[in-house]
Order: sequence, then C-alpha cells, then structure tokens
Amino acid sequence: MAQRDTGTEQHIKDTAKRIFFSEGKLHATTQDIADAAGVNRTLLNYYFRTRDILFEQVATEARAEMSKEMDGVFASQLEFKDKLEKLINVFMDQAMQYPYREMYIITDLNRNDRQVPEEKKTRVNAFLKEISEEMDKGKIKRMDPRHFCMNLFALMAYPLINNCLNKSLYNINDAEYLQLMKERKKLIFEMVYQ
Amino acid sequence: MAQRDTGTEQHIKDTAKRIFFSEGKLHATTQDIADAAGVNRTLLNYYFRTRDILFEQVATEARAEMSKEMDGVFASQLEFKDKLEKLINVFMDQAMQYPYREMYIITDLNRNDRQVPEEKKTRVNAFLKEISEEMDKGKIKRMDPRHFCMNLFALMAYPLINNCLNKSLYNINDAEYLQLMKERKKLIFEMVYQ
DNA sequence: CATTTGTTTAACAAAAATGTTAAACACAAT
DNA sequence: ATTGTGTTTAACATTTTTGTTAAACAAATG
Repeated sequence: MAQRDTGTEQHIKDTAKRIFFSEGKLHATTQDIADAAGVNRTLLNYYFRTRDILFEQVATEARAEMSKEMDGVFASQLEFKDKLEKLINVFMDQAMQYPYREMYIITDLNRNDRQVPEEKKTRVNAFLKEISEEMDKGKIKRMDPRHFCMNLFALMAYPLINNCLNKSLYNINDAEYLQLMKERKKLIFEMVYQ
Repeated sequence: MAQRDTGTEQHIKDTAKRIFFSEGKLHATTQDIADAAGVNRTLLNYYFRTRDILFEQVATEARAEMSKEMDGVFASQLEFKDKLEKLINVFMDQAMQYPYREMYIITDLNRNDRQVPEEKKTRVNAFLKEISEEMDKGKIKRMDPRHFCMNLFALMAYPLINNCLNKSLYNINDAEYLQLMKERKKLIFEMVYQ
C-alpha cells in the first residue's frame, strides 16, 4: 500500500488561493489555476472531482483560516488595549498576504446566499460589549460600537484591497507600499484608541 | 427614417450596473443580465455586439461617473473643510447606490492591467497638497497625506462593500443599515478632521 | 523483477456561455 | 395600404469551460 502524496493536491489549493486571494483574479478558470500551478488541468478533477468542490473547499478554508486567527484574538484574556493591538497586528498580517480574501468571501456570499454561523455572531457581540465597556471607561470616544468595528476593519482592510489603484494614484512602489502598510498598524491603533 | 429608441439599450446597461454594482454579482453572465432585464439575450448582442464590449462599456462608464462626481468636488473652489464635507457626502451617496462599483473596477483592473490616467494622478496630487497644507495649519493631525486619503476612503467605502456581512454580524435590518450609513457621514468627518 | 497502487497525461465528451443568422414584428413616413 | 427601418425573437453555430475515460507512468512492496 503505497502512500505517495506528491503534495500536488495542496499545491493546487495553494495556487488557487494565491490567484484568488493575492492576485485578486476572481474570474480565474480551472485552466488558469492549472497553468499557474504548472500541472495538467485533469489533476484538478482527479483531486477535487469538480470545479465547484475545489472552489468551495478554498472558500471554506479561507473562512476557517480567517476565523481561526481572529477567534484566537477575540478569545484571548488580554485587556482591551492589548487585544486591540494584537487584533490589528494579526488581521493586517493576514490581509497583507491575502488582500482579496474577504472580497472572495463576499462575492461568494452574493452569488449563493450563505448564513453567518451563530457562534461567530456571539463572538462579535462579545467584542462589541467589550468595546462598549471601554467607552464607559472613557478610553474610546462614545459611539455605536458597531461603528467602531466598521471603522477599525475598514481602516485595516480597504487600503490593501485598493492596493493596485493606490500604487498608481500615489506613485508608490512595492517597497514603499509595504512600508506604508506597516506604518498603518500604529496609525490605526492611535486613530481608534484614545 | 424612424428613430424609435425604445430605451432598451439603456435599460440593459442599467440592469448590468445594478447586478454588478448594487448586487455585487461579479460573475454574472449575459444570460443573467438579459433575464434580469426581462429581454432576450440576443438583444445584448444586437446593441453591443459582444459581451466584452458591453462589460467594457459598463466599466468605462463606471469609471467616468465616479470621476465626474469626484472631480466636481476636487475642482470646487471651496475651503478645505467644506470641500471635505462635500466629498464625503457625494462619495457616500454614490457608494450607497453602487457599493460594489469600485470592486468591479478593481477586479477589472486585476484581470486586464490598465493604467490610471495621468490627469487623475495630477488631481489626486493636488488634493494631497491641500491636505498637507491643512496639516500645516494644524487643522488635521500630521501624517503622510496618503495615509489621510487611504483612511478617508476606507472609512467611506468599506462598510458598504461589507454590507451583507455586517447586516448578519451586527443584526441589522435594511432600515437600520441606512440609518447607520447616514450617521457615518458625520462620524467620518469628525474622525478625520480636527 | 513483477505487482500493486497512487499519480499524471492526452484524447475525448459534455455542458455552459457566447455569437450569428434569418425571419417576424412594430411603428413611422410615404 | 405599402414601404422602409429599426427592434425583437427563435433557431442554429461556435467557442470556451468543464468533466470523463483509458492508458501511461512512477514509486513502494512482496
């Protein structure tokens, strides 16, 4: 009984993720992915049977990875300030690697129409409550905690989605872009806290 | 010589825009659009000859409409504070109608690879300079003006892109969502100015 | 080395999406 | 009413994308 595992299956998924989440080519075909992975297209069918299954698996793993990282932060027993700092770090590192991942999830959501799992809502609500308490303590400006959340995630995610456009508009090269994004971690923290 | 103009051509484009920009169905086919418009698919070929031409036209108009609104604000002779207020108003009204328009433009940009016109860069640079001057006056916190721009547009655009997810996560209905988005205009202004 | 079993490929088949044609239709002008 | 012209449709054709099959290949095991 030979168990060879050439790593091709994983390689295909990684390539798909790169194309969808890093390069933002949301309309990529199975052929595009096979080409990028340097394998015969039939292999996608061999490992995943259908395009839909592959794409679905990629989307599911995307959601899971995202949740895992975020939940780790949400669940941590840090005080709010540290938790916020950690959240910004973790989220932005993720978003820098996979700027279009959320976009993929959103368009996937708009095509089919999926449900957000209850447990996720619960966790977010807990975080909203923490935010509210922090406002009571006067550490954050009073506002609807949902606005606070929207602000926070907007500041983190959007500039990365806009990557390509920003580079052109603001005359930024790759190195400088990376620098700007790193600066943002600190900048965002200071913007939303105190 | 009969000039009938049944308005079908415009109707098809409007429908395509609704599907792409309002509903965020970035993978819609010509059939999807024809169905949504309630017309025979052949009409898309009759009026636009090919799918690519239709989509291209939609994208071009999207960019043009966006630019028109924004340029109107950028070019206005208002003092910075008023200009900023106007910008937020105009942009968010647009974004509320067509939350996914930018996303469409971005994915379009990632598929093919287009150039941002020079004139646009010039205009943005002028705005960056205005921002810098306002910082000199002490009206805005000192930072790289490009960060200021990224912050501003992130705060405006992202929550609308995240529309669907937000509604689920924060338990928001349509009416409340509209209310929150309206509140944001004021909130964003206060967040970035002074 | 032969066998077994998982991997990879090429050729073929099917389905989905797009494009073309010719004819029917509708309305205005003669 | 007839003609002309733009509009709409259905049937067909093509292209693109996806899925299947059978055979070739390669590595581990007896």
